[in-house]
Amino acid sequence: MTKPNKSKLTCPDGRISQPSKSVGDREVIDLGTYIPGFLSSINNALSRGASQRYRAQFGIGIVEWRVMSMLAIEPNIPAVHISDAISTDKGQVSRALQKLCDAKLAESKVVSADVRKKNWWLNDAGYTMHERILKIALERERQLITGCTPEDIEAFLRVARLMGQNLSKM
Amino acid sequence: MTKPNKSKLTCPDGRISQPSKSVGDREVIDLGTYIPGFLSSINNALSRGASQRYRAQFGIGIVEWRVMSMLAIEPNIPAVHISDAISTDKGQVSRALQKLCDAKLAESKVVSADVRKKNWWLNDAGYTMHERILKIALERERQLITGCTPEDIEAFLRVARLMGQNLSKM
DNA sequence: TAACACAAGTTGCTATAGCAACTAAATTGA
DNA sequence: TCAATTTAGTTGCTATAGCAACTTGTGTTA
Repeated sequence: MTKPNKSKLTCPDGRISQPSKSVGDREVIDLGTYIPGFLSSINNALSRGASQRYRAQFGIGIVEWRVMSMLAIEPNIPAVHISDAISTDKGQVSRALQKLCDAKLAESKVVSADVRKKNWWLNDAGYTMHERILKIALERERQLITGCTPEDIEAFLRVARLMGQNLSKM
Repeated sequence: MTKPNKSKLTCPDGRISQPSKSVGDREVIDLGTYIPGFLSSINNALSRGASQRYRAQFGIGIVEWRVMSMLAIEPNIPAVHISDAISTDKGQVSRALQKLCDAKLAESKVVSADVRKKNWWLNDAGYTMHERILKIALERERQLITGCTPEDIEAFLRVARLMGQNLSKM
């Protein structure tokens, strides 16, 4: 550590595992405790595996899956709500909805005099695929957390929720 | 929940917060407890913010920063070690090293009769930039976990490490 | 009513992530 | 010895992520 007089339990920011260490007299990242590094490698490995599997088995990518999962959570919603709910760019949502529509998995209808405003939902084929991918997605999540205690998972979720709030202020 | 007879404390996989819920008689993702969704949105927001900031302030992207941080952790290493250590594709590392070299931040030298084998390190300009970005990176990490208890952070790290191991088996 | 701001959605462009094919050099082994 | 395999690194291509400009329609207001 660069900062002096820092005991494991009384470091100024309250953390126990510090995200940096020393190499010679230089402060450097400690890859074993630096959270952004973990988040990146875990998320990338997870997304990559899911995307490959869904694409090979169902012909849609992970973006389309996320949009599809939101259409199942809240049927008959406009694109902008999907974008907000799954934290995805509205451009990506627009392209994904078009693909789902082309693949005859989702449908939409103009819901007001304003022809831009359309609500979207899954048709029967869409729900069938949703059910199949959901099984895989939940099984993958179960494998991901295998070996963790329920208490640690709860703590993980608390931290994740707080991170989401903190990020919206950064 | 679709599966019946599942109490909050005795669900078969040991989890307390379940990653799915019901809409009508269909099982759907519960965005409030589904971990891959959290990982994706948190990591994307974090990486995006870091990348924009480093690019605007220092002229390098997040890939070059990750490579640079590894060169500070372990100076005088070949590209393949960087790729392994930071879980990044060797192609990306190759391109990032070329950029750092072009920007006069890193240097390399052939270390054996095999001219392919080169070791890389940061020069003075590289270390100066590393020090400046590291300050920002650590401050961003501190902001990210503001409000979390040290115990929850430790639990988060335990879960993250286990996830890394589990992913290597998926 | 004309000018302006706003909102939904589309499209183009760049950055990040990563697979696969490739070059070139070293190693293995029949 | 020389073909096959392995290793380090480069390059091309696609998928994901997201910003920004744009279109189109709505609402607001000077």
